[in-house]
Amino acid sequence: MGISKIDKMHSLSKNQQIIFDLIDKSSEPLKAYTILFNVQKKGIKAPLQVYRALDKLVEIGKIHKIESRNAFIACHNSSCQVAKATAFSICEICEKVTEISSAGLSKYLANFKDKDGMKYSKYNLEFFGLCKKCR
Amino acid sequence: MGISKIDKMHSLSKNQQIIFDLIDKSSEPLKAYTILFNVQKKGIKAPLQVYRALDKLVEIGKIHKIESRNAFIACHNSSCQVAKATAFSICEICEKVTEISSAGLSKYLANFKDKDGMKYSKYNLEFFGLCKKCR
DNA sequence: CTTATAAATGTTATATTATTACATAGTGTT
DNA sequence: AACACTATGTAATAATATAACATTTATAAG
Repeated sequence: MGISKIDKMHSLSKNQQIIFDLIDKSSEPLKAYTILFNVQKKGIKAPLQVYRALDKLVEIGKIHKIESRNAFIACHNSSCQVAKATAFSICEICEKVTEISSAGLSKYLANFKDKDGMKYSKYNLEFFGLCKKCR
Repeated sequence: MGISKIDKMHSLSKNQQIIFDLIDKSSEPLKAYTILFNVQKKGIKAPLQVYRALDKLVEIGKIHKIESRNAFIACHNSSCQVAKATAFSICEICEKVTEISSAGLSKYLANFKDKDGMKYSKYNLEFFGLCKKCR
């Protein structure tokens, strides 16, 4: 059988895998230097090693950056493997972040045209409010 | 006559006014330290003075932060005086940023409910693509 | 298999963005 | 005047991110 092309494209290097695993098993968004602390025992010693892996993981859609928090979460939405259409809800008290997957929302935004009739290739949407627990 | 309550609420202090004026007359989003350089001749010497003014200006909706760029632009949308519903288009080549004011979009997002039926009090949306000139 | 190329890594230094802590001054209200 | 609130000034430092350069590993083509 072997590795199909599509799997290969998304196969991760050593550092990428270490950092992805950490983010993926985290219940909250992780910041770059938090990640750095947690992977130092695995031999990743410098910020740049972390940022490079993060950049790549974002590029291939395995993780997303929460821009308002400078933090990263794993993608849990099979439809955004290419990081070009992202939406999140953020609790302003406990800082819980959830990726929103709404077919209606993504369709609406992907097709949105501005006044000049211009469409966009990418978007990021962050909603803020209070999560269930904090209400 | 005098100053009405609503005007007063939005009246700016000295530093806030200096910094708002700079951002307002800029054709592009300004970063905090760019602002700092440009207001040093007016006596604002420290980063914190800039950040405090920026915080306040964002809070009262006179400016918005472009989260993906860590930069600030003046609000040109009379409907978002309280910074709680913002949408921008960002050119990935020339970095031109435009505030989007679309009644349809803001209505859609303000009324958006997630899977749990939860509504949000605030959102920020950033679209990416190529502007007219760069296409 | 070897050569060429691209992708990833390692390392040091530094740039950029933002906040903490503490002291002082102004503004509006009662 | 006394009070509360907002804004300012200043120094130090924390947190986030990139530049520059050397080396190694993976991939694909000949």
